[in-house]
Amino acid sequence: MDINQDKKTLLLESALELIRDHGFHGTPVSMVAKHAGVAAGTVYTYFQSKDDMIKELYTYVKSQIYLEISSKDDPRLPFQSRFYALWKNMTGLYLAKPSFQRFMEQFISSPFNTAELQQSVDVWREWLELFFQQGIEQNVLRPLSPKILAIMVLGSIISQIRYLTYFNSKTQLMEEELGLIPQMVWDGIKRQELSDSYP
Amino acid sequence: MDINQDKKTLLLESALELIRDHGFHGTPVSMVAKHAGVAAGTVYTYFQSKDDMIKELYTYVKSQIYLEISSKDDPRLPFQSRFYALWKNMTGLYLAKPSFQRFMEQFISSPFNTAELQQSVDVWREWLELFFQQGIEQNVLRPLSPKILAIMVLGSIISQIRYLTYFNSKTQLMEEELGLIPQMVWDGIKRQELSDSYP
Amino acid sequence: MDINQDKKTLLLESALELIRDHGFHGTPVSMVAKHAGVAAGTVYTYFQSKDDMIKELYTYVKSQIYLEISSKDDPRLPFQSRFYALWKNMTGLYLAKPSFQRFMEQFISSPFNTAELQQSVDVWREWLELFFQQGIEQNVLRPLSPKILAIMVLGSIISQIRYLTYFNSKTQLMEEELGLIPQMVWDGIKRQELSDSYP
Amino acid sequence: MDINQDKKTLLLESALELIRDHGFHGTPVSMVAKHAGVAAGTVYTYFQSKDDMIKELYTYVKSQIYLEISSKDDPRLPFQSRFYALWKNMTGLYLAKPSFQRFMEQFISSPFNTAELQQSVDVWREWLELFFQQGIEQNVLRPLSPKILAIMVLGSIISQIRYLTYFNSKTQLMEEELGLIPQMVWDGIKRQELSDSYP
DNA sequence: AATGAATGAGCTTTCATTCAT
DNA sequence: GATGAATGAAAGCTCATTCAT
Repeated sequence: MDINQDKKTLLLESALELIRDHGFHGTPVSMVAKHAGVAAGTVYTYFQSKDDMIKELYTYVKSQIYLEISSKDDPRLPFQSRFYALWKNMTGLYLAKPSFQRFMEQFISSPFNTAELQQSVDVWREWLELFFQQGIEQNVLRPLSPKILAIMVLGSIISQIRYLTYFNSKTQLMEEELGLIPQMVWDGIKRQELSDSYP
Repeated sequence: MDINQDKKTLLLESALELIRDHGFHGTPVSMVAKHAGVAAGTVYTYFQSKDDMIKELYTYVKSQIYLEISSKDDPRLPFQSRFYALWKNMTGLYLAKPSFQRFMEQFISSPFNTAELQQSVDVWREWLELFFQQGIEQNVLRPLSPKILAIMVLGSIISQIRYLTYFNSKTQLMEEELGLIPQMVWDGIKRQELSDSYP
Repeated sequence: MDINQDKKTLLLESALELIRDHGFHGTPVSMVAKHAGVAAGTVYTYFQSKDDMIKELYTYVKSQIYLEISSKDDPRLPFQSRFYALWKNMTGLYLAKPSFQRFMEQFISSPFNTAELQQSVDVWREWLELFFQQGIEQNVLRPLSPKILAIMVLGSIISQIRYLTYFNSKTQLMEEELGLIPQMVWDGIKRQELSDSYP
Repeated sequence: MDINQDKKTLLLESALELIRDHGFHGTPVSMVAKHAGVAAGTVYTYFQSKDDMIKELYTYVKSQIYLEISSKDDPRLPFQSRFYALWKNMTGLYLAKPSFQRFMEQFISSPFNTAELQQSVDVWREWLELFFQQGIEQNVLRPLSPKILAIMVLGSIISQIRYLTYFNSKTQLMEEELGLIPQMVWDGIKRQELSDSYP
């Protein structure tokens, strides 16, 4: 059972690495098997189909993100500190594991990602909404739906990562500017008088 | 020439619709041809290969977005009004043309999207950076790189659209909340004293 | 009629050049048309089909060879001189027009070349057999079937050409040896006591 | 390993038979597979591509010829006997395996046959050149390049086979004449006073 | 006669999946 | 459980040929 879990994880990690470089459709099952050092047929001992493997990959990556981020959060700290820590940990994780980011982006924009899936229960999303819920309850964040706050913040983190990925080489000078992004986002979501709204 | 352009556009639009529903790899060339009412071989009169068609699709969609958005911008208005108009027009365009959004998301997260492509010249990106440049020059926006501002704002718009796409049915109650998102983003990017930074 | 003939010849020559480099199946009709400066459809004004064009090419090349070689033969000379002249003119022609040789070789070894075709009437072959017939009648050649003599001699010429084509660069030293080949062939076919036959 | 070799050989033999009748381009991979009793995809387990299969076919046929002919040569016999045996064995092999001859002719006159390939190492060609080298060293053959002798002799054998293939039906009377061809060739290559050369 | 866009049959090739060993 | 050769549906693409202009 333990060994089996190890082999399954090995396959998932192999798939992740290959998908990072070649995309879903540039990554045949046989390539995943070879990279993991097993025979092609063996993949079907652990997954019902390639599609099934990709769906499990989604679950796997999300749970890895959840474990990594939630374990580093200290609820006893002031919320603003927790927010900056979340930002730092998320960007750190994605930069350390580009395969996570590449996979998630591809998955989300693929036909695998259905409305049902998005609305299904999900520990990571629940944790994240609870996180923002706490910010609201502590009167630190604007009293909006935590779901919306979560999406806005995660979206901004992805944008920053994407930027670093594509322009990294050219833009070391701007690194300090990039450090301002979480502050901008924080300024957007923190409790405050809303600016002159636009009718 | 005119007819040819029409047929090429017809093929592009057909591809866009089908890719929205089935993804790049769920959309064979034959399906695009059938949907456009031509023979499979005809596609190759207008595109060198399927990959070439997808790259042209990217150019096509970007130029459509550019035309739509830039034509609706009035530089004589105060910048904040222009910002809200941009937001409204972008979300309106993406909601009216879901195929545009689905395609762009898939393209960006696919292996088609290379670093070189991201760094190449692009009217739409240039227009967008000039837009934010003007906000900075008018002392309305924070003095950051317009590139970064553009990415943050576009990323947030995409996040909002994604949210609407997946949760729309359940969440009519939140619509007013969604209307607050551009205000949050505006609060994040407008010139102001930065909040207590986090060391 | 004259202009038409010119265009047909132009197409034939274009086809020949392209087939030399790319082979029958590497030479689409559209490529021939483009090379000749006409539209693809125009080819079908002059030929019923691509296969038909290839068959006409065979006739065309053979008649060109026939015209070239027969016009340079002087029946008043001693036969041995005529033989060496034939050899020289054939090798000269093939080296000057590699497209002729490449085409003929390909045609002969292709499914186009049927037994019927080989046995059909053919001015070039008839001229050639008459040539060797005269050698026999003049008691200079062995009294064999002129058909067989023709095939032996032509086959040897082809062999020599092939050798020059593939080993030319390396083998300038051997050129004088190559000059001995027609003498060897002459020694083989000239009237003489046959060597000790092998039972 | 043994089974795999068997199946590969089965595919090669199937391809050979079909190419004999239909030519390279009249023989789809699917036809080869069907003839061998396997699925189309299976061909790609043994060959990287159709082109690759054709190149392997060339190697295969040449090695078969080499094995057949070299095994039947007895170097202890007088050279003239060995020469006539070579002739007889070659014509016998080609007549017994017309697919060998058809394939080799097509291959040689196709774009597959490059100058590099012709100049590459090749056991069969080396054996053949050594064969003629021995004739020279035994003072039986003219002191020419063995390469040239090999080409001349092989070319003549091919010519004879071609003749038999196309005129066989009509020409039983000539069979005795055909038997004279190797004697003519022998007379051409054997050591002797060259005939009156032609300036 | 000439054009060249359109056609679609037919090809090569890939790859998810199966199953005898 | 593991293997990997075999499968065959399905894809991308080519190109001989047609036909409205």
